[in-house]
Amino acid sequence: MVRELQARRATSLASLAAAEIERMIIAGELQAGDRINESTLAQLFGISRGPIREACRSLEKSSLVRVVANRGVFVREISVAQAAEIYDVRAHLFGLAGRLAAARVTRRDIDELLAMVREMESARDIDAYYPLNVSFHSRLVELSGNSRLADLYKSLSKELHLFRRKGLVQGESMASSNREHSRIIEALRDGNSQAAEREMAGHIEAGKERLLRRAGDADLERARERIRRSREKT
Amino acid sequence: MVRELQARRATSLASLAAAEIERMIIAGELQAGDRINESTLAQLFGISRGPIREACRSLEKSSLVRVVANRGVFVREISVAQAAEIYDVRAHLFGLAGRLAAARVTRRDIDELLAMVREMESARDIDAYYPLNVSFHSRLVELSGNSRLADLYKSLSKELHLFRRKGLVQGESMASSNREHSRIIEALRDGNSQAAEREMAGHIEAGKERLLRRAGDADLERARERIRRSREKT
DNA sequence: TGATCGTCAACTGTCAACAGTATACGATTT
DNA sequence: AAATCGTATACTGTTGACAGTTGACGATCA
Repeated sequence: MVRELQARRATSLASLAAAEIERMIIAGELQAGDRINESTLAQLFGISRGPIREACRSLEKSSLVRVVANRGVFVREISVAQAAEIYDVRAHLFGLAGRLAAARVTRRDIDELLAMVREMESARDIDAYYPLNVSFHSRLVELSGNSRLADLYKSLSKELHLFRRKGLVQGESMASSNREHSRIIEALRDGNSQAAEREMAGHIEAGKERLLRRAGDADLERARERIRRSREKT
Repeated sequence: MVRELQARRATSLASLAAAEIERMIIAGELQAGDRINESTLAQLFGISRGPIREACRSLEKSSLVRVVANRGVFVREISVAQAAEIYDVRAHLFGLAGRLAAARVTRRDIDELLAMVREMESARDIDAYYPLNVSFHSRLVELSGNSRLADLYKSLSKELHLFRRKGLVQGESMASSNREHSRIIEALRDGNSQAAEREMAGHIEAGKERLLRRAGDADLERARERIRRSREKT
């Protein structure tokens, strides 16, 4: 009893399950295209299927999984074209956040952002860099003062995490990214809405370009592979 | 049996329930702040609570309801400030749609849009006008070619429907709205991305301004009412 | 009379069993 | 041997029952 009071669930089983499934997807334990078996997961978590179902439907709304009637839920597969669409929307929203934030930021906010960038600059590998980068972006959109905007931006970003596992998103050159971050902070500090909007939208668009370049390279690589194999046949 | 095959559910009970609950909210049969009783609704629809729960969780993701743990789900109450936030995001997204659409529209698309505007111009009352207007906006965002963008825009618009019932959104002057529509089509026809973005974002921002003016008037009215009453007391 | 505490009813959260459906596999036919 | 059909199976969709929580009401006490 005391145990239960202490270990009291702050949240429902459904939300815990949703969080865990989301983690499994982001971490790659569940791969794109995989089917999620309700009963199996229920057994694994030691709960019944109800909360698992609820969790999956919730993840569907954030586009992490696809639900097919009478067939089950599948970890979403996301094409380069779809990712590009998301990038466009995300870039535009990030731009709006910049425009709004430029008119609102305080000296204290700027100092905080600068500290975050310094920390990022000292990050040696991508694994240390990435979470810092996510926090930095979150902070930026929150500074817009528009919570709906911030939520949407974060949701789109999370969706793109699905792509990280393809190795297409990660490894973006940290140096150029950091330069862009500094320019963003400058624009915000100056209260220059136009510049902030341009810099922030451009920052995400640069990410999109990196993705497309890599995807193109990957296509090229696959094409080369096909040619190589067809030659081996003859 | 034959009956069942004929009346075969194209969709799950949950999605049917979600659609019906959404309709009830938009129609005002469920008012903002109302609690949605799962058992009552289940009985009303003649199904069990499971699908109702699923439906409510789904509506939560589109922000039509708020779920409070162990208390139930409530039809969302939306403040003027929140509505203004949504308008800002929506306006910006509509602008992006315009920019993208300007580079893609065909002659046929333009003709279709023109026909829609003509139909709107001939609409006499707001009840005939409103659904046409919704379709027109949908068509516009779809012409962007970015399905994610279109979905987000529609979702935000639906959220603002919650506000219609307050009488703050409806009754926007149809004439000026139609003038703006025509300017949008012109920009698209000319393939002028900049103008299309500006006109389309501006169109929604005008809607926001109308809302704020009305909300201000309503505030003023309430203030006057308070003064009147306090005078009666003395 | 007012405040506090315990009880209660109504509801949500969870579960396990049942019903229905889509796929896979093997039997049957040509 | 190939194609088709039927059957089996493993899953999802749905249900009704149970457990746990919350807010309200009334009893108790200062």
